[in-house]
Amino acid sequence: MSTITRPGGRTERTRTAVLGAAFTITAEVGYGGLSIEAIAERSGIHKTTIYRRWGSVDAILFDAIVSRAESAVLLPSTGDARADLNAMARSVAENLEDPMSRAVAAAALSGTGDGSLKELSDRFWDDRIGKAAEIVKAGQKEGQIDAKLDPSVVVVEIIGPIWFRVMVLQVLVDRSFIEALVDGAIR
Amino acid sequence: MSTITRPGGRTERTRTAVLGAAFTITAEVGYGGLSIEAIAERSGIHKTTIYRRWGSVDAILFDAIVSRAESAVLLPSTGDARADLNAMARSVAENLEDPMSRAVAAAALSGTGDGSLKELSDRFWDDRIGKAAEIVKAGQKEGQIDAKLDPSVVVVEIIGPIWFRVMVLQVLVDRSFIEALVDGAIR
DNA sequence: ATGCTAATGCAACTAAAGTTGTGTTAGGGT
DNA sequence: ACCCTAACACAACTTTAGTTGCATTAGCAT
Repeated sequence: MSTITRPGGRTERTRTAVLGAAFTITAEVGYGGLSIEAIAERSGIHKTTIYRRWGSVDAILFDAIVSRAESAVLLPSTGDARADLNAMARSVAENLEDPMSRAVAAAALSGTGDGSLKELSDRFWDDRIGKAAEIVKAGQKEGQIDAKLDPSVVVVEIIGPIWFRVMVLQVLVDRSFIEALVDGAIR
Repeated sequence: MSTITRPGGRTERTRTAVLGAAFTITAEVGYGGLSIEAIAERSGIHKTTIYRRWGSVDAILFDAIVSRAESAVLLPSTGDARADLNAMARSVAENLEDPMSRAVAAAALSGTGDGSLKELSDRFWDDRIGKAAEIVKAGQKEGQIDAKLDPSVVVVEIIGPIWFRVMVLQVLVDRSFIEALVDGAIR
């Protein structure tokens, strides 16, 4: 995956087909229903090819996520920390509705820690929490948020409950819940 | 499972052996590494028996959890809401370190919702959040907590970040983090 | 255009998961 | 003590997942 010697048309087409099929199937039956054979059938790509290029379902998920990494959540910074955090929280909730995000999360939780997936997960959250913490720091600089609070703890106080509600309790989050979270986190 | 016509010695012994093996294997390799064949080998119970009585790994997990349901978290009520919530939060964190809890959570997240597991998960959380909310309500009655706050939201504001840190970020929670959560949740 | 070979397709194989039919063991009632 | 049968063990089977050797296709360089 790291050294693509021939990134021409066909190689890219099979990649697109496989990742697309993985996405579709995940949306339909979830991580538990994902299998390489199913992806092969859906994508029209022979299973041998998939086994040789990726080797496992988790590796496909890894690739799929990395390929969509550029479309990450954009963190606003209007100067109003409370509004920015609310917008950030909403984008987190929306992103969690993405079946692929769910699948990757489930994969990370299911495995013994395949290693690469754990690493991906770590980097993803480091990045996202770090960026969100910048909003908190800006708010502290402006005096909108208590300077004694740990920025990353504030972020987890917002993201954690959203994650918990959507993924564990499996109920949708409404606007008022998010606002309550933000208010509680910044006191 | 519902109508046990002969709950005598042998039946109970195989049940204990199977659930015990399931627990041990889960602790070692996690949910992803669980298979009925492995459980059969470890427990010494023939795989045919397991397939006939349970039918799937998820059903075994279901049974294992139900059989330990009585050893649930005990919710303290000393009258000091803050202290009680802190104790509750710590027990949640400790419980999450239980590999079986992780496995059930992963199973619930992995599947399309096998139905029975989703139901188990729902009942489990309804019960736990409901009991924890009682602590909050008591605190509100005593004037220790703002009466305008939604008790179940307060509970999720405490449990959610703990869950998120342990399960997603996969880092341990320390005492100060828990205290910060409780303080934030009850303002 | 032509040749080289990475990438894919195909079929046959091994391994593991899951199922079914039949005989055996041991609760629990009489 | 005896019998009945639920629960279990065993073996053979079917199905699905994963692997390997070889033929074919199609990027890409010359």
